[in-house]
Amino acid sequence: MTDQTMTPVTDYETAAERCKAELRLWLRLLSCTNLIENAVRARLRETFDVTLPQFDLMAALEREPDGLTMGELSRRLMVSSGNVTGVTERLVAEGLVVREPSPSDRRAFLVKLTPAGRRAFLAMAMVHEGWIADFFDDLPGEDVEALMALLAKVKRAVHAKTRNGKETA
Amino acid sequence: MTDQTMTPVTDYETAAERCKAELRLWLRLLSCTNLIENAVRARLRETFDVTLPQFDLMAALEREPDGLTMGELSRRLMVSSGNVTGVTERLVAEGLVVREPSPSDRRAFLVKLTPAGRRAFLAMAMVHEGWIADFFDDLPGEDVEALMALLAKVKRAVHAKTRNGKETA
DNA sequence: CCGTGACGCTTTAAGCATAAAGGAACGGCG
DNA sequence: CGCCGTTCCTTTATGCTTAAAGCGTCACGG
Repeated sequence: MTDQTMTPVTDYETAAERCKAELRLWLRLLSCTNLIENAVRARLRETFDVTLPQFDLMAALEREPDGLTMGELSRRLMVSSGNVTGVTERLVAEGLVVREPSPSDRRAFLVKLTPAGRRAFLAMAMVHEGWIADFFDDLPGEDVEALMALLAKVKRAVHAKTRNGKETA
Repeated sequence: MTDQTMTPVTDYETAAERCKAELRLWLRLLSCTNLIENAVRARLRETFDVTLPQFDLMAALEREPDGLTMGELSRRLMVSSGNVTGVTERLVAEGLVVREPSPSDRRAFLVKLTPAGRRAFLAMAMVHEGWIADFFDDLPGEDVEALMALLAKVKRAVHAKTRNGKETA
């Protein structure tokens, strides 16, 4: 980075400091997320007797009236495909989603919200949105924007790193 | 809050917009965290054959040579106490931690790293720190600082909200 | 046609996570 | 001392999560 020398590490102290700062940033990011996630999980259970993964799956479906395949759900929710199988199973048992064979691919299934599922989700989503808004309400609007922008950078950087980590494509 | 009028909501449109913006912020925060967390989890497994919760528990112990009680671990890791029982059990089986009765409270246990556990953790922590640093390396130092400050605000706000949500203390 | 490899999904085993119930010990109060 | 509420921890039942193995299907190249 410095154009004076090619020495790989010229300033141990600041490099080490930056390393620690990045670690602290990660821990803080994690603790913020866990704090909110745990609160949301508890409230969803208390208020609607639904789990967070089930809510997330329904949220993914709500924007896709044509349904989503198990694999697509797995990618969007960032969980394994074996996981989607189980969560979907329970939602089918509750009558909130249906799983019908894909017309174009006999391997795949299309998962869709049932009318009851959609109705239930919309009611939950409205309250859920209020919870989230409440959490961030003390934050000035400019901070919200700043966080959005910074997190977009983080997301892009991490995406690049994890892609490179596995395959150089 | 406004001293002019007591009207609860005066500007529906901007309020709704802000609500949506806050929801998007939460989803982005969640996806950033999941992205990093999943990558770290996979690398810990591949490289050291250890799970993330086990790593986290050891990390909490490393800074406390005198050991921590199960309850204190539960609070610091933000997981249920029943959970700590299981994770600790597995670490004891691996010989990485010990669980000895507390001298001052016969109900409590003190969990400590064994020398082997401490050695193993320090080796992992060094590599782990490198991973995290790598994820954030493309981010300018000022962005790291900005994120730290903003997330501190978020953490404090959410803490206040969740405390108030359960008990007005 | 028929392989062959990739993809979509499920199943399994193991571990993580919670809530709720219960046992054991603590601390106070009468 | 005996009681009572609290705290610390474990246990149970249920559900989430992953990695890995396996089955069926697809698409392509012989």
